[in-house]
Amino acid sequence: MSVGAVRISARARRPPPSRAAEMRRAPRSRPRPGWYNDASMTGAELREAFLKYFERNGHTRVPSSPLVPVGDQTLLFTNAGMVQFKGVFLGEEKRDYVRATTCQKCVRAGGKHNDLENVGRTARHHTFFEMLGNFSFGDYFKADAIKFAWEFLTRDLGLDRRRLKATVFRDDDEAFNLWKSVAGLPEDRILRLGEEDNFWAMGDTGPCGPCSEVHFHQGDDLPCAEEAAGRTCLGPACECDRWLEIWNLVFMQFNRDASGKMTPLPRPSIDTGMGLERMAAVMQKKLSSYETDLFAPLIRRIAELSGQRYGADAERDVSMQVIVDHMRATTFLIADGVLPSNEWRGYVLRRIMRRAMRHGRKLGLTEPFLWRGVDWVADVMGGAYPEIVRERGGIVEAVRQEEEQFARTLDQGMRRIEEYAQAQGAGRGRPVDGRFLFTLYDTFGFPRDLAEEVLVDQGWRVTDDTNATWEREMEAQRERARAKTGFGADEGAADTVALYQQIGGSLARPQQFVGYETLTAPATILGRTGRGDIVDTFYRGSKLIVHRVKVATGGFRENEEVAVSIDSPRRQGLRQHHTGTHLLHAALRRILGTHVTQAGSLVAPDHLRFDFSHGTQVKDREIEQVEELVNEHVQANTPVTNAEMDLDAALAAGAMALFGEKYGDRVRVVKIGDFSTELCGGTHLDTTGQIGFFKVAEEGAVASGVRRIEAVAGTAAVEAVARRERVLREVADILKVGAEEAPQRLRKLLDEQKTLERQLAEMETRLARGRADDLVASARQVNGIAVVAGRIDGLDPDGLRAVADTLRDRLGSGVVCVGSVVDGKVNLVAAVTKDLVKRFPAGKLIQEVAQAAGGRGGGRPDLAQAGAPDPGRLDAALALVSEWVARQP
RNA sequence: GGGGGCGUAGCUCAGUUGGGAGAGCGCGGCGUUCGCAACGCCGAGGUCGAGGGUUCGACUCCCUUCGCCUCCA
Repeated sequence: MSVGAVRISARARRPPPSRAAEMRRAPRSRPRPGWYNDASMTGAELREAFLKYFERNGHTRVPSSPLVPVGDQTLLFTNAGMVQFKGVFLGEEKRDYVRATTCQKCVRAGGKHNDLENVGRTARHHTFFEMLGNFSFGDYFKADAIKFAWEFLTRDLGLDRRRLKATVFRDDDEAFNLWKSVAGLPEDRILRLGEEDNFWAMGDTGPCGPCSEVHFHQGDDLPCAEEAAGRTCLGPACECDRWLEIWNLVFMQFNRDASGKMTPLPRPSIDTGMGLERMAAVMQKKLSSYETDLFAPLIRRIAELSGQRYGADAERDVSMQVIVDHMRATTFLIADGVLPSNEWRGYVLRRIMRRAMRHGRKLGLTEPFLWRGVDWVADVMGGAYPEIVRERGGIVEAVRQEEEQFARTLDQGMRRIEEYAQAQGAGRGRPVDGRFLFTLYDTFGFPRDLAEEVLVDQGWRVTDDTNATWEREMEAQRERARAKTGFGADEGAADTVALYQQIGGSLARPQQFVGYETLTAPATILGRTGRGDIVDTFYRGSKLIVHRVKVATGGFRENEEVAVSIDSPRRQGLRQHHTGTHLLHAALRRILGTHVTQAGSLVAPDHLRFDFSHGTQVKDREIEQVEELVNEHVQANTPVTNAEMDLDAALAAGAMALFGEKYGDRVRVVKIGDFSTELCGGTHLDTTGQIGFFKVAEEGAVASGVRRIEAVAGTAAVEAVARRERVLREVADILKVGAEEAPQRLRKLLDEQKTLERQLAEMETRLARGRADDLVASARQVNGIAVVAGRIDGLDPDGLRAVADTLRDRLGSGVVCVGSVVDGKVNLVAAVTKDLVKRFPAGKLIQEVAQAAGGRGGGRPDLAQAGAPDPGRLDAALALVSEWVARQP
């Protein structure tokens, strides 16, 4: 089940527009009188008006959840207001309110509906946007949802009701009639649409239901593709800009099972969404959200920076729009802990950033510029989202790094293009090889459009063949990735979760959590998971707490009371490493910076593993500082306290919300003095002193931008250090010095070894010269060719080569072959002077000689070497040299 | 998670049928010059990322591993 298919906007699910439609520029605004009665409203005012309205109507204002839904691996980013309530809608999670209203930060990019290429080209597609929503969890239903929507639009915002139309699902007479009675809309202003547009589902199975949209009339003077094609405009159902969808009300009414059968939900719910940017445009009489106060200040500054004028050129306008949209997404994503990388969320962010940089170049911005946008965005949005102001410095740094990296990538790519053009010869009108373009993109990350631009400038052509090859390669790449991912999901884990849900679902009433300290569990339900050998595991994916037990004696049945005891040594280890994890997390943020956020965590009885976002390798010195800081807090023996409180209060107190949305309204806050405050449901020590000792064991990379630290606490830490001590002592023993002097001693030994090796090589050369003298004297003339064949035992191949070299020089013209026996093996080297290499190639000679000694060899015509296993046959083999020379023509 | 690529001197990088580890810049010395820029000559500087395997012989081929770049999901 995936929330990735969540649809608030019907438009978003339609196939992407054609190439021609993409190129269509956003319509420019001119004064549009008579849209509504009241004066304009800023984005911030609109946001507040919406939340206030629903608060007045009994809704609880819930803060936006982070853009990264940590509890949900199936979803790339939070892409709708309902994401943080998914568990509530599914009945897995309870909150102490039944009506909620939010302004949710959302990102839509990558994933199923990939409209990234559209962003910036249309008036209202954004990668980052804010979604206003009101929610009912089994409380009010269609009638009130419609009443609220209508009242807010026409009374609070003062929209002219004659400009509004509603759409409902084909069969939804109930909604149709409500729009008539509650809103007083005449029948001809209520459209019935099909499943494609007005039916919503979370996935193939699960909650689903019809929805209803409100559309706003922007004016029939706007262009319409249908009308241009001689047909009539479809109104709200049309793709054109005349009617703008401003609100989508989802009526969660049914539960669909695997067979497709829909049964009514006992307590139907409401989920609505209104795009803030879109609505702000309406309120400010603009046709494009880029002209609202949410974007205009950004546009103005990018125009200023690039020396361009917004509105002067359609393509440049697109570039500016792309840049400011992506600046917002970049700023918010990094603030929520996403860093540009080569996988998952980080990769989507990287693509967004690089697309912005690419468009920057089109505006003539060749120096890094994107980082400046962080401050611009903070100026506009910082009031509503303090995190982007708080993290400002770190965000700027991350953006700069990525910009510099991309500059390097572009430089390298440019060199490759130069080489390609050089190798292919200047290409007047020649087609570009699609494979080259693809390799450039796939392996070296060079954008295709930029590559084409450069090549076309040099006279190349991009043909259908180029495109076809590109598509073929790209499809093959996709296929490879898909094929392997099929089984990638952790099916075992999914089964376990399903089992737990089944158990949880059969609970008649919520069980009381009595704390970690009790020895008899109040369990009335026990499930068998196949392996019952793991004790005491806390399942944190929902409110459900699971005790896994090992059956010591007898057996058990449902509804039976059992005595359960805690495995205390294991429990103690878990506590030490869990509290240690909190200290480590806090220390890392203190030493490395607040950009450090948890990306994964494992607490085991004997060690802990902590993954976190951080751009570069953690230096040894930094590790030491982190260890020191953690151990300082261990020695301080600070009490570890926990308290249940409201989420708001916890966040206000500065608690780190890692999976806040899973904890609902009441959360458990674990506090270690003033040092660490985290939302956490796990088991902890009473005081930090019980950790005893904390030691980092390992630091490494998980992915670019994500580091991993493995550490140990308590007894495990002492053992780890002892093991390391043993190694050090052994090294010191071998070196026959104290441990302190070991490194110095070792360095000295290695230095000495180096000089000795050098001296040895020198000696060998000198020795070789001496032997060479003797051997020169033994030279024989074979058919007028000077031939030297000799033996110098104890020389390695390098020494032999030196001898052969010297001999060749001495002879001036001739053939040399020398051999030696060392370590019971034979080495042979043959050398031939340049004037004779044609007739007497050294490679040929050495092959024959080596063969005679039972070995093999080869080399170049002027120098060759060989080895052989049989020293007894060396002399006979050397005798072959003269013979071989005599045999050559 | 999968595919492609990279790792060689302080820096930027060459290095194919497997057979003497190189260039440019930088650094040191000497020379030309009143001096500087420039030029000439000489020189130092390398666990070829690490570990294992194949081979007479591995920077080169194979496997493992670490780090980085990149595309796809």
